[in-house]
Amino acid sequence: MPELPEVEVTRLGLAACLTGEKVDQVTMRVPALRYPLPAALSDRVVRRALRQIRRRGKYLLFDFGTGHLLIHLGMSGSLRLVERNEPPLRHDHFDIGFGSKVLRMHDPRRFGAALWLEGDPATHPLLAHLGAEPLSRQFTPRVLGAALTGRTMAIKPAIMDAGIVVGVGNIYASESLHRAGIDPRLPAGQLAPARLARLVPAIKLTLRAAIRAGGSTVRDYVHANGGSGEFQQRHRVYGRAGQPCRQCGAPIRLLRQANRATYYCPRCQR
DNA sequence: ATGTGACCCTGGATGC
DNA sequence: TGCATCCAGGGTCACA
Repeated sequence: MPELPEVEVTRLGLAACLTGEKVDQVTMRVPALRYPLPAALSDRVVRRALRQIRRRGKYLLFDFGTGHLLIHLGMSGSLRLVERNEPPLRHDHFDIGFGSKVLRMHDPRRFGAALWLEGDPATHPLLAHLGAEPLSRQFTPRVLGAALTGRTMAIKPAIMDAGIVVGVGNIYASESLHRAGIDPRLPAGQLAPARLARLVPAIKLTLRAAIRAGGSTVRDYVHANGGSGEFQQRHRVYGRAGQPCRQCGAPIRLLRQANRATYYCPRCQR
């Protein structure tokens, strides 16, 4: 469900309300999501203040000074701030109480995760292998080109590979390639420098525009305050099979790559 | 090493 | 109405 923009919008919403606030309660309603939930989390965070919330790819890192709570939203996860007396719904799996406010994890499909990390989070196995942060200055055409060298897989699944660049999921991969005018089926290792020089800014612009619009709500995603994203209304290709390209009017096509839906314009993307 | 498909799980949409 | 099938913002694993 959530890609980098949705995770970032969640981070911003939570950070504005929770930074510096002290935890007073932890409630677990299930033993595990993708991984077992940290049973001792209460002992680790109660009476501790949340210092900051960071993001690496699609992972959120809640810094409590003595360690980090890592949360991944999987396909259908969301984090909301609710009032303490609000009763939990089905699939509300755990709460972290901050006085009158409660941070509540909701995830119908349970592909999400929450782990307690001690030490440097960057060295954790889930984070250690991750590729470039797309919104950082370090993510350049040269860096992307180096990561794609020798790869025969198509460019669309390649930019969804978190070992190459993080945070670009199924929606924003299609959207970025349309913005760059690149055929999603092209072999990743054969993109000429001029194409890489279009693709990198296209990824950055797509992700930034999505963050400004509050992310994409296709199905489950909601903001920390419960609101929906708006970016889905501006999708160029994702979910628009058969509809006219906003640039040239040709019907948007749908194909499958690595078992995921890819949308593209056969005229604008070569 | 690299790339693809099955799988984890629930729920909504679609078709018979 | 009921049931079967397919699909979904992700990531990991087994296997060619």
